[in-house]
Amino acid sequence: MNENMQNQTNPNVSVDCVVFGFDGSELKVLLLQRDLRDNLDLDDDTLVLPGDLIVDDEDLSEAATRILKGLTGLKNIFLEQIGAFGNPSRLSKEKDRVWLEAIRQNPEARVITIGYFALINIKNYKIKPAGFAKHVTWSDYHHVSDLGFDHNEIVDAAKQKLRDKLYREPVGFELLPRKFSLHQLYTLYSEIMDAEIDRRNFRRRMLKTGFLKETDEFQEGVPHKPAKLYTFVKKEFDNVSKTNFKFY
Amino acid sequence: MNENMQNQTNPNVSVDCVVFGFDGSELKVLLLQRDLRDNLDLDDDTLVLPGDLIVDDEDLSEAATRILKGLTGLKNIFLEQIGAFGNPSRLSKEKDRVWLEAIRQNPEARVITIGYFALINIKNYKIKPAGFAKHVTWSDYHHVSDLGFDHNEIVDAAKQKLRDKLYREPVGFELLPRKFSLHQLYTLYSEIMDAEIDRRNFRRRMLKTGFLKETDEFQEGVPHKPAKLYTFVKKEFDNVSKTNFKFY
DNA sequence: AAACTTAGTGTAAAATTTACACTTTGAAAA
DNA sequence: TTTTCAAAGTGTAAATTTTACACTAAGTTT
Repeated sequence: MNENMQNQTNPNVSVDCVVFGFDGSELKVLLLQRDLRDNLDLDDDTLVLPGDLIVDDEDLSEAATRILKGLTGLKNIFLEQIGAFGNPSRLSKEKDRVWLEAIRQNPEARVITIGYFALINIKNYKIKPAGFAKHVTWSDYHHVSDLGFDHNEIVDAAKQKLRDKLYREPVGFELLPRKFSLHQLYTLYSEIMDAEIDRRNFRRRMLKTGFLKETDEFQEGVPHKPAKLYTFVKKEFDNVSKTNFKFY
Repeated sequence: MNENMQNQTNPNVSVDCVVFGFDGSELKVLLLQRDLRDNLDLDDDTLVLPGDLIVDDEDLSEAATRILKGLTGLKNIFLEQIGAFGNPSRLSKEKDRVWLEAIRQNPEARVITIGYFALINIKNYKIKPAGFAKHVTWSDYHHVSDLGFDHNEIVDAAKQKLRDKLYREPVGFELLPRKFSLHQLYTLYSEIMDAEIDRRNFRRRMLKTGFLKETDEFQEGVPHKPAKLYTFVKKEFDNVSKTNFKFY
């Protein structure tokens, strides 16, 4: 250690993950209720994003992976950075301060957090709350409640990022089951974009991309005409102008 | 202070700025040569991005503004976050370690840096090296040399961000003088996009956006037919579908 | 006077985007 | 068993956007 180090002023750096999940018809955001094993008397029902401090010598994306797995059991999922959030007033809520003190972080030192977002198909994964996660809940994409810290800001940035990404890359498939109907894809896109999309034009456009491959199966157990199922076929965009390509 | 604080493991957090400048015909990146007033014997000609540690209780964007001003004198300029960079092996170069030790940071603690990018018209600003900036130089956009730390990675991310941004927003004007010719705009876009753009189509497209207003002036002192000068007129996109709008 | 550099201009073909409505299928409800 | 309901599936024409493309004009330099 260098005796001149000035670490006493170094900030706490954490990672927070916005996990978007799709259950086949609705888009959700994964939230957890923080729990303090040593402080059972601390009554705090604030919902927050899964997140924690980073530890030495791990890459930021590794930290995100580790923390998400530690709190929810999720692993091997699509993760991408949103950006850094460092509003010094992010601890404006009393409960947030209390919580940080309770878990023995220095509540005086600022916290800078790196936001990540993840995409999963809810039915493919089993959530197992662990660590300080008391409960884990899927919250409606369009109506995320008041979260602790500055997590609402992070969720908003994640939504924007997701929309931007969806617009340029076939990333929506991360959220779908391996076999999915065009209706599910349509619902997903509509929800993410929060816009009305012409159903026929959407269908044509998607089929034209070449990312969809017909299966010979049909959706089962639905109260209406069964829909043809498709799978996503990864292929390169090589032949397409990258700057002009619009995936949706 | 909380006695349980675990700050000894907290990382150093810095901000690094990628300043893109345009001089009317060429696009550049601002680099500086680090200088150690107390260590004149330390011979280090490595070029780096302007950047420094953040201090308590400043917003990340404030930190970027402060640091950029402190090293280059630049102020009141367009700044936007790129993201966080936290590769633990970013101190793989010996000179980088030496330098960090010399300025009394703990070289054992990792450094996480938040990248920002800025856009300026070179001729509108006077650069005044200060702080540990020995020299400040404008380097060619297409040929940025080997930089210290992980700064090449940050520059690459900044370029990508700039391209993405240019594609969606009329941000190119930050780089131009108040009055500029369509040729300058064209040159700028070509350089940023690193692509050949059809000159006539470009001209039409730009004029159609409504962001350009004719002046009655013409470019002076040029060895050819003088070009009409335009100014940038900010206006809302209200009437335009935001998701579909392509600025370029 | 010739050569050079950039300014400025229009059109036609191709591709993409948009708007739009009815029939089919199967399950659920009456 | 009939009706109702929800979603599946399907095509075209008009409008818009994108693309490809070449010559003349103006002013400076050689």
